Amino acid sequence: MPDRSSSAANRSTARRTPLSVDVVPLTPHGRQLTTLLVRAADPRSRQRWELPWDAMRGDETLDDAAARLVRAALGTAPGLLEQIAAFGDRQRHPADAMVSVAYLALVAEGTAVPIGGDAAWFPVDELPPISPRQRAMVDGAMRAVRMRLDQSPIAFSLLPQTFTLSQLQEVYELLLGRRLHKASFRRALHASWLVEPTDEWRSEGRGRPAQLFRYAPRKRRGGRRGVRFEGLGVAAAERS
Amino acid sequence: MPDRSSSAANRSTARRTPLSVDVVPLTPHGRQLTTLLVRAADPRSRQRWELPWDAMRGDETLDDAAARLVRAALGTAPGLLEQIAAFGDRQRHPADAMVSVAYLALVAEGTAVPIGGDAAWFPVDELPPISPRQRAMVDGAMRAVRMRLDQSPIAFSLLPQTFTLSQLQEVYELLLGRRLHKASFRRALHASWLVEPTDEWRSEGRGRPAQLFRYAPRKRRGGRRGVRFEGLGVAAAERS
DNA sequence: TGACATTAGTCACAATCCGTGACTAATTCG
DNA sequence: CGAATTAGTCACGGATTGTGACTAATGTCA
Repeated sequence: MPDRSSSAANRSTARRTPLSVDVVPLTPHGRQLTTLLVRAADPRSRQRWELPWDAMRGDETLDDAAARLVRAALGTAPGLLEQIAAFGDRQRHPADAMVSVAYLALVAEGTAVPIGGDAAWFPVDELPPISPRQRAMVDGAMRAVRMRLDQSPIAFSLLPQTFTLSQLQEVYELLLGRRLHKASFRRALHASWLVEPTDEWRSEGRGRPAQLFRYAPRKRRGGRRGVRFEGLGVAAAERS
Repeated sequence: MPDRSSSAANRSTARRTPLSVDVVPLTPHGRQLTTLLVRAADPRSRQRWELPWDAMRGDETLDDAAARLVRAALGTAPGLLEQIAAFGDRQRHPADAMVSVAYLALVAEGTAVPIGGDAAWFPVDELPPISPRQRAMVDGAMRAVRMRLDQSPIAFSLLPQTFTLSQLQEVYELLLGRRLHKASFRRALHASWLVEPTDEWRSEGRGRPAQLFRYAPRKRRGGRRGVRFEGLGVAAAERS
């Protein structure tokens, strides 16, 4: 979020920021995906929640600004920081910016603890009222996460260095919004050479201890497959 | 491209545009994908090529500005117009814009004919020198096209209303950069309910005439499949 | 006119992939 | 100890898919 010195001052002098950079931090929290909201820096609306945002400074790049915002809000570097899109419609935004560039920041569960009561994690489907443009950013972030799930090692950015396969499966189920079959999941995972076992085991309360794995992608051989048209077209009614 | 009245004037008065909107128009041209470049509007560098771009005007949205640019450059509406990303590093850009928002415009082959010698289609892998940021936009457009190929009906935007299945397959081969097997391609296509046959046939010179199809996605039923890890990880050396 | 080249379109087989239920293994709790 | 709980594996059958060979319809050219 904008720290007190710069952009908040700009706003209070009624200068409209032409361009803002906004971050959507995401982390799993139990069985829900949550995003970080902070109290508005503007003293006139301190009871409102908003995504961390600020104007660009000096000769910063967009990526620089996004990284700075995450550092300021979380105190730590994210597992993955990626641009989502630029939002340039007329929806309201805390900065009244003409254009806002949104970033997605993925953080492992439990790594980042917001300091004090000025920030809190909210489940993405139970957000308090925020500005329409930032609301669209959260939706866009969710869409981006789902679309890139099989192109980018997103799931591993939401987990600690080492994890159990059940944890990994839970993250996939969280992001996809549906249950997966254990045997299929593991068969596909082993075929992909994405993880390697460590020699540690974790006993998580009751039940058999689980082996810990780490993300370690290896070269995979195998011919390219044909075209998949499955993502196109109109999906029929989902069966429960 | 910026028409003479507005942005060129801005630039000649040495005002740095903070934000530009740039378009990457793509169309197949024979066996190659081509992009449209125009002569620089700036009278001091009229021999340079650039992607169509301009600053935002009045209370235009980003999408408005992109649509206006395409209309000005092609004289027609594109089959698909989609934002790629915002470019905000320090690479040089014709406008010296701090941030440039790039759009992808897909046009059916042969639809749009640039008027006069101020615009021309260039194969994307044989571009003349253009500014580094616009060069990155073209690369980004290609990546975006390939990534969204199975999420968005991109291939159909590059074809006329009706087309033969061989034409469709050629577009897929062009975008994927590899050959596909005819029987597999058609089997998958029929299973996806994306196209429907018309009662027209086209005889394209020699060989058996081909039936014409149109894009007409239908509701598809079928349970969701498991997770695919194939897009992740490091691909082994391609075999020729 | 009739072989041949060329492009469209289909078929069927084998190999692989994948959903699924049932199974074994290792631990905690009472 | 036995029930409950979680981890991990196996194997069957059906679905998917790579592939080569086939038929069909046209133009070309001797």
